[in-house]
Order: sequence, then structure tokens, then C-alpha cells
Amino acid sequence: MSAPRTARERARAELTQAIKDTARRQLADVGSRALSLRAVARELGMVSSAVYRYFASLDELFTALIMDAYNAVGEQAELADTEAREAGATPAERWLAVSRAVRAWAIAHRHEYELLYGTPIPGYAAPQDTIAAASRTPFTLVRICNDAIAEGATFPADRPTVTPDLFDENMTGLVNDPTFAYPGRIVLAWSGLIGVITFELFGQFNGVITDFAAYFDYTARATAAELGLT
Amino acid sequence: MSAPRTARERARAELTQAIKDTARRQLADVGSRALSLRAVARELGMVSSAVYRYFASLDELFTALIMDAYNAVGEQAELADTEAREAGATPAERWLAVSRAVRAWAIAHRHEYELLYGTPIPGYAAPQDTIAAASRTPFTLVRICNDAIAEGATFPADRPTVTPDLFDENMTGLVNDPTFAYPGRIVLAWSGLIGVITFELFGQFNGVITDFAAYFDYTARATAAELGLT
DNA sequence: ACAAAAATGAGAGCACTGCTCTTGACGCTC
DNA sequence: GAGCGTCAAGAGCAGTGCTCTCATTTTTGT
Repeated sequence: MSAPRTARERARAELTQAIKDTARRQLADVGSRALSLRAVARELGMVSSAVYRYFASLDELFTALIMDAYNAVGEQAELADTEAREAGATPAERWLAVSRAVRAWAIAHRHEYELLYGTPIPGYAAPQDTIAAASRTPFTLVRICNDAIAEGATFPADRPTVTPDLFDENMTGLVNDPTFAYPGRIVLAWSGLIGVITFELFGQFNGVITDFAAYFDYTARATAAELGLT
Repeated sequence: MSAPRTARERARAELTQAIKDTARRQLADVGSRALSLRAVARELGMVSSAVYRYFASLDELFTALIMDAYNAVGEQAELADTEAREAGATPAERWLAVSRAVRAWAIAHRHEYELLYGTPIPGYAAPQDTIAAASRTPFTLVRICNDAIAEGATFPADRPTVTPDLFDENMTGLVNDPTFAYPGRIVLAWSGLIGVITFELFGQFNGVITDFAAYFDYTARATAAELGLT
């Protein structure tokens, strides 16, 4: 990611980006299963073996696309939350705004969404950078809850909670809630949010729901209510 | 599905099953992306073109595997619920039992689960039969709620609800609840259940949760509580 | 019982894929 | 300007899904 110093480095950086861009374009057309390194090379007017100078394998190209996609959806989520917060929205309204932003991105970038939350690519091993990029969206949800707690929100009583020992160490201090009622429920809310979007995109709601957008809003509101957000 | 009358029909039925079985075996080994019709034919000692007499395309073979998988997990769900009910379990306990059964099946048949709830196979068009098979598991959850309603359970007050017009017509009469509070929430619970299992299987919980089984039980209990099941 | 019809398996072949290796040309550094 | 590292290109390998043709076998109709 360092700045290109020589002409060759600049050309390399540009071509690397061009490969990713055309790959992303073809991904939108044919889906991840049919994405072909040779077709990408063809569209760029180069021979297939030349692409291997930039990505050692198709899996590596996929990994790069996944990284970019995690950052893209994370950026949308952060943006939606920041805008809502600056407009004076309540935590519940911010939750809805972020949920909508994630869904909108998923619909607009269906096949990139599949890369993130669909069947994992077998040869793809998530490096440390990927984890950070993947955390941007859920951390946005955590931020909303932390702000709500700071404003005096409390977790609804009489609901199942979870002990902190089920969670990884680096998760325990994330939410400002010593009872750990929030963190356990936030993770469930997060997986539920992706679950609803996935069901809609992957056709599990066909023949069940007719108005996807309206139903999604309901799910987001219901989830926020279950977190005690108002 | 009619009974084989001639020897050729019997041989055809057996070979069709043998192809599916070895395909399922190879699927467990290499995953759906690497499943090869030629490799299946090789293992069966036949030439690849012969397999096309039984499945017109790889997509058609996938469709058959998907049908079988939907029925397999649905059967496990129904079995778990029936056993729990006959043992005198409460609706909440039955919900937990069914949830656990689905998760257990998913872990034991990872790649078949991917076929059902992961990225859809592009060339696969769900016929009417597939919808019926896919409905077995969620209908089991509906049955639990109906039994609970029959026993006098009521939907928790002060929670967001949804109007019936968002749902397909053939869904409206499914749950014995004129207010339609249950159906909207059941669908969310269903997608949430699959969302949690998918997150665990697809690695989204790596670095977040350590004790998957314990956390899953919590999510199932929390979901049951949100439906007002006791 | 015998011929026509249908179904089946084998093989060759096409177009495509990911990936490797070698070759020759170019740009950068000293 | 010489030497080195990087680069695109091409050939080639093993594998894929799928189609076509050609015998062989089984079922069916008369």
C-alpha cells in the first residue's frame, strides 16, 4: 500500500487495480462460480499467464475482492450511522438506518455479498487484515449500543443472557456492559441481520413474503426493540 | 417414483441412487465447488457420458442432492420435535430440541448444508417439489407455535408486529393467530436460526465466540423467549 | 416368435478452465 | 552502458461440462 516510487511500481499498482475492477465487473455478470481468470485477462487484452504476476492464484484474486467488499459494505454502514447520528437520530433509528444500508449494499452488489456471507471459497484463508475489514459493519452496531448505554439505556429484563466465558477474550471489553447482556444479544442480532438479507437474496423468502423491503424494516425494528433500543 | 416394473427400470433406479450416493460422498470430501461429474463417473467405473443418461446436467444432479438434503434435515427436525413432544416437553424445550437437531445435521453434513443455505447454484431452478421439501423444517417450528397457542400462549406485548399483507397468500392461514404477530416473528426466528448456524459454519464467529454449542443454545432460548414460548 | 423401437454404455471430440514453464523484450539501478 | 529484475507472451498439461455417434442390449408391439 506504499506510494508508488517508480513508473513500474505505478504501472503495477494500476494494473492490479484494473484486474480487480474487471474481475468485479465480471463477477456481477456471471457470479463467483463462473468467474474466470482467463476471461478477465481477455477483457484486459492480456494473456492469462500475465495475470499470475499480479495474483498468484484465482483464490488470491478472490481474497482481494473479499477484502474490498468487506470494506465497501463496512464503509456504507459507518456512513449511514454517522449521518443518522449527526441528524439527531435515536439509537433505534440509527439501527434501522445501518440495517437498511447493509441490505441496500447487498442488493446492489449481490455477488460480492455472496462472497462475504455465502458459501466460503475453499482455498481462501482469512488473514488478519480481512478480520479487521469484516468487523467494520458489526462494530458499527456495537457503537450504536454503546451510545445507547451511555444515554442510559438498559437491557430488557427477563430475557436469557449469556456468560462472558463463551466469548473470545478480545470481545469482552468491546461493549460497555459488565453484565454482558448486550454483547451476547448483539452478536445474535448481527447474525440475524445477515440471515434475513441472505434469505431474501438467496430466494428462501420466495412464496413466503411479498413486500421484502417492508418486512425487512420490521425485522430491523424488532431486533432493535429486543436490544432495548429506543 | 413409481415402482420399477421391468429389470431395466430397477437397474435405472439403483444406478440413479448410486450416482447420488457417490456424488454425496464426494461432496463431503471436496465441496460443491469441486464436485465433478467425471469424478463421480470414474468412481462408479462408468464413462462420463453415461451419467448424462441419468442427470441431464451437473445442475440437475445438484438439484437432486438439494431435494434429498432438504428432506434429510426436515426429517431430523420433525423427528426431534415429535420425540420431545411425546416426552412431554414444553414448547420452549421443543424449540430448543429442533434447533439443536438442525445445527447437528448442519455440522454433520456441512457441504449439503451449504447447498441449501449457502450461495445458490446459478443454474438451479427450484421446482414445486423442492419448495415442499424445503418447508418441512420451518413448518416444524410453526407446529410448535401452534401447539403453544392452543395451550394458551400469547405473543409478548409491546413488540413490533407486521401486517399480513406483506406475506404471500398461502402463508396467512398457517398459524392460528389472527393478529399475525406470530407468523411475522416466526419467519424472523427461522432466518435467525439459519443465520446463526451459517455464521458458525462459515467462520464468521471465529475470533468472536469460543464455545459454539453453548452460545447456540443461548440463541435458541432467546429466540423462543421472544416468541413467548415457555 | 420375431421385428421394430427404445434405452443404454462406450468412445471421440469440442471448447473451456487453472496453472506451469520457457522465451524474449523491456525498464530500472548501479 | 552493463547487468539484473520484471514483464508479457506463448505453448502445454491435466482437468472440466457437455455433445455427438455408434454398437449393444432390453423392452415392446404385432
